[in-house]
Amino acid sequence: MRNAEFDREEVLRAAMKAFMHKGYANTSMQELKKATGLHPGSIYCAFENKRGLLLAALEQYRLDRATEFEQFFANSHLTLDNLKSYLTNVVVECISCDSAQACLLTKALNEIADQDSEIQQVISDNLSMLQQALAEKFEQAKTEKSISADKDCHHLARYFLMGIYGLRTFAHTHPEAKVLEQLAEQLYHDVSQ
Amino acid sequence: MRNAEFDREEVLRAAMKAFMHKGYANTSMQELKKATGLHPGSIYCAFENKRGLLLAALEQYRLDRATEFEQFFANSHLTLDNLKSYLTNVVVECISCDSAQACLLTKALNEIADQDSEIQQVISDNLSMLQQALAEKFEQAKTEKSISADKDCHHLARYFLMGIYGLRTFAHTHPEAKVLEQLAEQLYHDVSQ
DNA sequence: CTCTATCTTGAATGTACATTCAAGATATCG
DNA sequence: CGATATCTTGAATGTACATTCAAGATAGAG
Repeated sequence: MRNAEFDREEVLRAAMKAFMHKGYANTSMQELKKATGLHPGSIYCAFENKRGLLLAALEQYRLDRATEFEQFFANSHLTLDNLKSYLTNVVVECISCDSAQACLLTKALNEIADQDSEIQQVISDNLSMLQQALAEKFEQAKTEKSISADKDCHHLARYFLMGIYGLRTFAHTHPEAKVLEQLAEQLYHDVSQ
Repeated sequence: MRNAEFDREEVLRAAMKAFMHKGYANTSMQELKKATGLHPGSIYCAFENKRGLLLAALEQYRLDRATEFEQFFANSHLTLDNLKSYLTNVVVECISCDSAQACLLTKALNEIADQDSEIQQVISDNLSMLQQALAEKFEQAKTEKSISADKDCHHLARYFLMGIYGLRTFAHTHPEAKVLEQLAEQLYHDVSQ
């Protein structure tokens, strides 16, 4: 007879941001309360507990990233050029040093990986979907003759993703635009032949 | 008039292992007590506090890794071949899925990066040293004519390191030998021309 | 062998945390 | 407009934690 007053997506994006900034264990419920504007009771009512909030945030992250990803290809450019734009965007995010632009998946993967197999699985599935989406784009680039026919698109996708993981980690120690752009340039080169 | 009874290096290696397994925040003093065999009082006496123990463990990690690194080149093989062996060893570590073989630096970097600038600096310095060491090996490979003279060895070192970061993250979601070996193979190829 | 400086021990401390819950508020329905 | 189901609030709870400290143990000096 009464609907929740908060916007679930907004709350989850706020939680995401908090988790990306300080990690899971280091983000207290008090901080989540401040970030989301929800009182503890409401969080527990809506998401069961802190872990449930993380799981919900991970799912929202997946949805948001999938939408963002597709937008890079919603034009008439060559798919390979769009892949390059996607990579450039990763570099821009890295340069910004804004923790809100970090990758929740790799952050959570590093922190919780070996301790919670359900979360591990959710993250792995998430990343597999991105890898699959990338493979499809490489496949399309192949049909557009941008890359040679004898390439293994799944391998290219894996290598590309590996490079993105590496870039993000590298950026933590050297957030210098020039260096990151050069690395991304080589990655793009190695993936497009 | 009395010396400490414990072996500092052993204690630090035990602490390393614990931190690599569960991260910094999630490793309680009780677990550190069990891992190191030291009672809280001794830990506080020797390292000031938990954070001091992490800093000491990071330094020991650097020393151990530097020694290990040089051993890969303490032979008469071509330097480029030794670089390949080093990379192969990273893959073996990834495949083992043993958290004790993970990289304390990237783990800590991901967890504490934006929250403790001193630790951030220590880790960045650590990784810069590895990058510098790699650059020197590429330089040597150049003098051995294994790679072409027009290559930028510092760039190669950065790219190689980026790939290693990426491999380690990738392995968290796909610890399959074949895939990781293929990725390493391509990385080696891209770095050696 | 004695003395003392230093190390070891582990229970005690206070703090910060995730979680609970009962009282209060309010939207919706009849 | 009244009834009620649902949501919101935030203080209270118990737990787990990092850290402290005083008592006990012991190595080495004289």
